[in-house]
Amino acid sequence: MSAASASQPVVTRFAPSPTGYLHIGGGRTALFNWLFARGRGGKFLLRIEDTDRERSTPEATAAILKGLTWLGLDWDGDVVSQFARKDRHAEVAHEMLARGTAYKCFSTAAEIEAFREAEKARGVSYPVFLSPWRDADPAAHPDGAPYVIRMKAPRTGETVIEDKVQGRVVIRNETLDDMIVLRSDGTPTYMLAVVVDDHDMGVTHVIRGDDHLNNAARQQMVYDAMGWAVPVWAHIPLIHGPDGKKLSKRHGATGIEEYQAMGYPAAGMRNYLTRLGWAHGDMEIFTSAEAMKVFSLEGIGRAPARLDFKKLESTCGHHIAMSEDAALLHELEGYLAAAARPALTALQRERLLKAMPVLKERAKTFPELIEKGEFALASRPVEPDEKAAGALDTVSRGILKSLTPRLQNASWTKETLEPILNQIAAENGIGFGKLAAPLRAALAGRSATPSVFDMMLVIGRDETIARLTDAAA
RNA sequence: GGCCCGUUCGUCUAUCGGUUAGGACACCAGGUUUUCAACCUGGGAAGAGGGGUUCGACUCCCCUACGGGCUGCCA
Repeated sequence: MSAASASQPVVTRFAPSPTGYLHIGGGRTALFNWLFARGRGGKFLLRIEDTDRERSTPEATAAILKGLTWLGLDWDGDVVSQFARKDRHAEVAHEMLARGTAYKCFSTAAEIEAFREAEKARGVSYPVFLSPWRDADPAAHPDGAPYVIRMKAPRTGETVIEDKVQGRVVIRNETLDDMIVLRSDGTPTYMLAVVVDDHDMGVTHVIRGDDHLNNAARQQMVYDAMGWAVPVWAHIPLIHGPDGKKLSKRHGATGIEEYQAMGYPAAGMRNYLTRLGWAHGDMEIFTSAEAMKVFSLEGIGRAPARLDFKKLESTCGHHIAMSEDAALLHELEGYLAAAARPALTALQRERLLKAMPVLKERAKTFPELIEKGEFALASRPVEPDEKAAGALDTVSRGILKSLTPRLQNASWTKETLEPILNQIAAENGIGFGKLAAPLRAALAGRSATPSVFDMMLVIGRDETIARLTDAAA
């Protein structure tokens, strides 16, 4: 029965409509499809549902591809345009006509609207339009009049969706009307196009938002009408905003690319999104490769999940710490571009890379990493921010001044530097913390920085002495 | 309105009839400390409500409440 017999390779797809950027919910749907297929040696396909010519734009398609690429979700083969396949859709509609599982309906939109109004006036709240043409003799068809092709859906009985996430869902057929599969202008509707495309593309598992759960019943009728194998259904819950309401603009970021611009690393984003609505025991922090090994449709929850930026940040912090220095620097540069911030100079890149081991342990996002890494980015004279300036009082400046000669000939390692600084602190009758504050201010112009030794090691002796001298002046 | 889906700590979730209902994020207290981050220890925190079924329900069934989705010649 099912298209996905055990031995058959898995084929999943992500099928967004190009009417805007890649939504965070769509990103997660794509991620689940990707994880499922990749974890099983299957294929992950991408199809753009652009049959709505009014609302589809090439810019949106580009934005979606860009979003997926940033998230690190690679697809197999070429991107399929649903619109480009319209002839095949029409062909199937006519085949349904030939098989007697569909019929030409000459009712006009105005007539249908009038019917609905009349029914509502009568108190019928859910008017199911029954076309008078369903069983009409073709001889009675008006000549040359425009018509749509409607599916001849079963009037009685029920359609059962065996959903991997939602379980067994039963829909009474009498609540479903004869949906239109081909519009009067000859273009296919979504309901027909998805089924034909999924079938032709060999999709074995349809993993999508649960806003499609009801649609699945109608689509299954098309599979049945064509005698095609029904794919495995998995309707995943939508993502909600922190307030539990449907995610919308007022919740802030809804587009994937905004997350890149906010400085979240893609690996952390993937981890967080994977755990949003899916779980495998106590597994919290993991790579995508690890997730693929254990990802299953059974692990997906049935309730909508809320976005929690605190947890997103925490997860991202782990991934930044786990990343390799060079890769992290590369991704950070991508963030800089996405956030329209100035690119790094060669010197900044060099120093940042050197500082990365200590920086990545204390940052959850790229902006935070940059803030902590200001000492590596800054050039002389270092401009202290308000807090740092406060640490550079007259007394402190004097101490910094007395420090520079002692640094002149010291070997540049933490082992030698540490006793020197401790000694200076002792000589001035202050704790090391009191000395570290002005040092941080002089070296980084900030009050929150990596260890003073780490900073000195990264920028080197000459730059250290120069910055101390600047600050002491 | 009708149909469909959902409901475990504030949040993400584990549990697949028998647990002191576990973990993570967040929060609070303490510790470590060179600021920040991290880290360590401890703490508070949950089965929407009501009926059943059962020796025993978070788990199975029904009702209610609340939330969401669908109800287009949109996808």
